[in-house]
Amino acid sequence: MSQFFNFEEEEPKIYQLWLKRNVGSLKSSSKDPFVLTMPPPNANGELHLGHVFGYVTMDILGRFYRAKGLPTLLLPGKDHAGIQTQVVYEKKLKAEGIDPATLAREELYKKCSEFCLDRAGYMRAQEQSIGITADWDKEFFTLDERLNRTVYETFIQMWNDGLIYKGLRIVNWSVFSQTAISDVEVEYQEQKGSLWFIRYKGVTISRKPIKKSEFNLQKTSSDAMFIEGQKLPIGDLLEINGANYCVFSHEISDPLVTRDGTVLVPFFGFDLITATTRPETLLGDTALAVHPADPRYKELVGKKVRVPLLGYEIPIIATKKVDPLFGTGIVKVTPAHDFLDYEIGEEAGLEMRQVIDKFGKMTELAGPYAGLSVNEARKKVIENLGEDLVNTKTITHKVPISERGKDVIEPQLSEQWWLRVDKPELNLKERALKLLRDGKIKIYPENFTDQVIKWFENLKDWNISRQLWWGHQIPIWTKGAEIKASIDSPGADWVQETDTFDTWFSSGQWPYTTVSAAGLFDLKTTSPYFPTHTMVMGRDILFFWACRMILFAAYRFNDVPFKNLYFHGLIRDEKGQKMSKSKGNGIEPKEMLKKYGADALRLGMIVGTSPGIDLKFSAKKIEGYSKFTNKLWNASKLIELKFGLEAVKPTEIKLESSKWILDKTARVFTEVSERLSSYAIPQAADLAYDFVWFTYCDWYLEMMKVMANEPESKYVTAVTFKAVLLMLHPFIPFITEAIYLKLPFLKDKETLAEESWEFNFNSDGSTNIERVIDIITAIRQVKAGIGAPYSPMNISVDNLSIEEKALVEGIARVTVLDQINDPLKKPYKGGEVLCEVKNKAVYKEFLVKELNETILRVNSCEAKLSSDFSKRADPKLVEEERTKLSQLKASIDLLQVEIRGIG
RNA sequence: GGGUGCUUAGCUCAGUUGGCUAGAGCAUCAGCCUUACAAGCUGGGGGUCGUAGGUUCGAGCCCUACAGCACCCACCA
Repeated sequence: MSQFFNFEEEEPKIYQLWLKRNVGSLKSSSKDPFVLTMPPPNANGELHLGHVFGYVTMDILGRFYRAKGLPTLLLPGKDHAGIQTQVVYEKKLKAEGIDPATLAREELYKKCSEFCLDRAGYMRAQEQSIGITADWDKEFFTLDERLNRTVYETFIQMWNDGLIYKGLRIVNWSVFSQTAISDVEVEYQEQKGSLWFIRYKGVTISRKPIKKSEFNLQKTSSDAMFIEGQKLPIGDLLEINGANYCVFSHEISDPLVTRDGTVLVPFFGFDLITATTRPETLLGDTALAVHPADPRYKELVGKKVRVPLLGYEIPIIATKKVDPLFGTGIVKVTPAHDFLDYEIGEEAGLEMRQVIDKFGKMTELAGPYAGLSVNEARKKVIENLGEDLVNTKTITHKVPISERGKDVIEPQLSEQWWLRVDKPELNLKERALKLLRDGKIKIYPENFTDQVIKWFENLKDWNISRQLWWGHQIPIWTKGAEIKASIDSPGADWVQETDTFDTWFSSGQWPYTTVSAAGLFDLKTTSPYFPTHTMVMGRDILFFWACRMILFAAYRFNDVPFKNLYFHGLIRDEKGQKMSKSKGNGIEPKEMLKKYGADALRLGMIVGTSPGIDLKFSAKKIEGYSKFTNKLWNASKLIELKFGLEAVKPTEIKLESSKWILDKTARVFTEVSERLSSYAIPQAADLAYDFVWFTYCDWYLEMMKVMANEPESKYVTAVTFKAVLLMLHPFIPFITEAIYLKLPFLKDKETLAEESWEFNFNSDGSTNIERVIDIITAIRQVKAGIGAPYSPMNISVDNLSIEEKALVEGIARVTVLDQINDPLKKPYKGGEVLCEVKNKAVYKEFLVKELNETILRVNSCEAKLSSDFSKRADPKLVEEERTKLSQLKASIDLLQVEIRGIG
């Protein structure tokens, strides 16, 4: 047999066997099923490590529950990923020399479908290569005909419930993608930019400042200043050290100002000056706004000013939405191109002056600037402002960027379809919140629950329409002024809305569209398959997806879509940075597979992670775990070598080593089960790893070598090793399966994947093996200390049974005699080992060191016992501490005698 | 501005309800190819558990404050 497991050759064969055995297929049973709808990856690329991270977690759960006898369904799928796929696909077409604009919508759609289908197949193969036991017969695509009906049905139901409306509202507009995108798809990028201070002429503030140069000003965190202890009338203008200030009231500066005293805010002059980072939007201004209590501008509310360059008049209005401490405390209001301004505009009934069109060009309303791009207009406006541009400040600010296209977002008025989330009679927000607050979903890690709740509390109406062709065309039909929601065309003259759904409108329904399309849930009566058992996803799509799924299930069933929600972290490189193609720090799963195999990859992704916490990942880590799979492979070789034949179950377990390993294995097996049940997946893997290597291989298999001729030992090795394979199988399915298949005496089923999760052994747990281990370790220390780890040595220890004697002799490579001459005494916990050492002097310094350490421990032990510890702690602990102390003292006596003896 | 997470060995991280000498992998030092495994084995070195307080017989763990890092949400006119 080969020294190494040939994963490259064997893994695909094993996966084919699982497929043949229908391991991943849902089996019927009376037990409650384990259903997990897998997050569909975007069918426009290939699997990356983030996917692997999630899928491995899901497959571990799936294999575990399947082995426990639950009908298990890991339901796979692929996402059409609306805007992202459209961007990718159009880029691909352009690269092939085809202009997407020349193709008809149907044609594009068809070609794009084929493209996705092709990618989906490729990605499916990748999922299989990492061992995912999904039920492939139930794989769906988010644009799948079998799901679409349910998606449309939901929309139509919402329409009938009055939750859908069309409205001209401000949206995040992506010029590059020519579509609106949702809030969550907007990213902010830090950029250097300018803050321009612009004067609006028309009215002038008539008050005169009082000169006060003797004040000593203290700056606060905001733009406010303090004069401590001074009482000055609010609204007074002061000139201090050459700059103008206005005395501010406390009420409106709260909570920005934290100290008592007179607060001053800078006063920027006697004309109205406002600051902006987007000066071109002044062409669309329809008001200036100030805070109603701002003493600087209170008297001006209701008056009018002229917009620079265009010269039309706009009113000065008051709204609490203005922060008086930012900039000059005056906001230019452009309702058509800014979210806050839109709100102010709606509140005050202002005109919406659209000066930027959907191509990012200035409209006719921009007068002489019409036709220019936003950037050109900005430049020209600045040039033309002349002395009305009173100041320019360089600042770093955050610019909204499209998450998919990476282009700058221009807020824009646009006709869109909206889902109302707070209709009083059917309040989706409240429904979802109630389910969450009632704890209907257990979220891992727990503290994410608050984040989800907060998101729902702040939820606003959702723009569900996109101006794309790749997606579900909204099932709204119009004929003149008539409008209807219907899946199929209501008749010849009806025209369908061209917008498509936001991709999350369909993927948000994933759990029930798929489970119902798989024939497990009729969407009306209750089903054990819905709500699903568990959902696993990366924390980055919490708001995108998890919340949307909760919203939809709340709407359709007033229930949750899943009972458990597990978030895994994101994969980062060794330095903690996001992996990306542009940075070149990404790790390709397929490279790792080729180099280390699926098992090492799986284990490396799981151990040392925590729910919701990002994972710094490196190829080195996988390499480390590939050593473990190799270790296991070699353990199987040893067992195979020592056995060959089937072991017979003995009537009674007699050997101490057998009882010991049976007991240990049973405990660990139970603990691994408990950890998996409570989603402590990394901890389960860690425990299994630790046990297998450091207990099973390092100790038990060494004992087994000594006991190999005992029939009982063969049996015990067989059952415990099978338990080892079982508990490792969810994490490293391939190699455990390969071992199972080659060791006939383990087999009860065709494959390990079909075995049941079971291992029991009842015992009182008492054995002397721990003592044997201590003795062997003590001997090894002596041997290492004298620099002769492999030379034979005579030793003597009290009270060794025949078995124990054999174990000590076999493993420590010594001869145990009843009596030896002039021994070196080495203490171990609870006793001493007599070793026949000719040249003890070499060993002396080791003994001295040990003595010193032991003295320190005795001191701390005594200190502990003489404190209140002995009175207040658990008596059992105190007793243990006393035992420890007496053992340590015995060791000290021994060591001192020995050291003196050596001289 | 609001929130969350992290800070433990040179590096990457475990450490489940407070309780044996705080662990692992990688790296490092010494020795060993001992017939399952050198991708290994044996033995060792290396840590004031971010800082400062507090609760407790006892704190890496609980509480308070602070610092640094990372991320999320909102705002940035």
